[in-house]
Amino acid sequence: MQFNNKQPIYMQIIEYIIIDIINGKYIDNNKLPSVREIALALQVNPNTIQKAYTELESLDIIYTKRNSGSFVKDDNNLINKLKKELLDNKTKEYLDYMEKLGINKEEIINYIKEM
Amino acid sequence: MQFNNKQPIYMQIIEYIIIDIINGKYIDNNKLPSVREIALALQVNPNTIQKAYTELESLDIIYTKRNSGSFVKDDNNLINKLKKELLDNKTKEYLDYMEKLGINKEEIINYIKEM
Amino acid sequence: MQFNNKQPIYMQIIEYIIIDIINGKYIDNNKLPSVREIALALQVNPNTIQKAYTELESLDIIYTKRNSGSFVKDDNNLINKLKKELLDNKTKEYLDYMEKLGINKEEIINYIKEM
Amino acid sequence: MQFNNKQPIYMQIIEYIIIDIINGKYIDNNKLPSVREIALALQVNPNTIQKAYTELESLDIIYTKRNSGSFVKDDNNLINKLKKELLDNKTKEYLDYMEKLGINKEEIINYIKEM
DNA sequence: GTGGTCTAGACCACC
DNA sequence: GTGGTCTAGACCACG
Repeated sequence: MQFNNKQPIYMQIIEYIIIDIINGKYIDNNKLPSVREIALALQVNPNTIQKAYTELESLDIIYTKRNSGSFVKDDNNLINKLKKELLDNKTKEYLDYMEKLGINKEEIINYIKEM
Repeated sequence: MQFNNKQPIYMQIIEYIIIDIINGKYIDNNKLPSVREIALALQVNPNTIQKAYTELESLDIIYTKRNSGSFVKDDNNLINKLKKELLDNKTKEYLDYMEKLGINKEEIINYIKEM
Repeated sequence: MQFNNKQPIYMQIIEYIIIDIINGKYIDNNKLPSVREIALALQVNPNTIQKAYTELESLDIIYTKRNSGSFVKDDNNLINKLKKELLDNKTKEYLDYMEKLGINKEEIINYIKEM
Repeated sequence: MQFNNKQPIYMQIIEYIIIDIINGKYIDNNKLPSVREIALALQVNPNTIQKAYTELESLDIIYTKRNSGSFVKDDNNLINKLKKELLDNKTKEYLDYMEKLGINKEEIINYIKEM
């Protein structure tokens, strides 16, 4: 995985994990890789992963069972909720920006179609 | 103006000025406010504004005349160029993200239409 | 039973058992459930229950007869002692905290009455 | 300041700061000591303070101005809100525990009066 | 082996 | 000088 410098690594990892969750990567038993495992895989310090996990826990997306690992919340709608939330936020953000540029919805749609 | 903590203030100011340029705010004589003026208005350290101006200069968007202030470049296509560039970048970024979420172009367009 | 993450599970189990003792749950023949039994009931690793029992033993609250199980100590005053101890500790802790908040005894009493 | 081993240091620092806020210690300009300053004063690693500050920020009690320090939220009722919240929580927790011990409100009030 | 905490020390952008 | 991030490495309780 490549990290950019514009965002802290732990933030990029958070996004990365959320997208994995949405794409059903941990759907088996909901278990996420251990802190150390993922740290090794991504070649970052375990503390950085820890921070990402802690953040994901406070976002109510995963939970941690003491000494047995971290798990995706067992909420059937979680994936849909996350997806909807991201879709909403990112689209809103995008449209707001376009509005500031004085570009209206029709123009945007045409532009997207052409891409 | 509200600044968020996730991006350096000077970057946020650059965006803010570019948008003002696109929206024709400085179209009269192309003159931008002085560093002090804008620093006072935005309640920001003058150094921060200075940095934004310097950056804008190196982006070839404004230029500075000694003892008389800073001006938007007198380039007829500048506004269009800037607009196109932002439109391109933001749209690409947005579509890339949607793709990662597994949302295709059709769905996006429908979603935008409905908003 | 729900466990929180802020305290070791075995500590939570100790409290849980002590409260059961105080409430006379094991008053018949003083016999506690077997380690396996309780482990199954609480969905916890037997080692964890074992640790709780060991701790309770060293607190002189229960004792273990080889090959026949664990029993609450046959001390008439035990329940009262335990109750008194918990009452004292918890109350002291509570009042100390309130003092730090600048809330005096009168205010506390009024507040409790109103609840 | 003395730390106990039953709770992480950063948690104890959080409590400590909240109590200081309630007691009006930072009432002048709302400014908290810098991370390094407090780390030196309490003889702990700056990262530990950082963690406490980050947590307090996500609890919406303080906010951070980039490169100029951390401040108590400028909310007139904050102190009262915090005080009320702690009073409520701690009292509820205390009474719940007493109930589990089979001690009723009257008994508690008498006990508190006598202390 | 697991997560949680802490230290020490470093570097950075920012103001 | 400020907060923010990251690394490296360590120790711990827990299960």
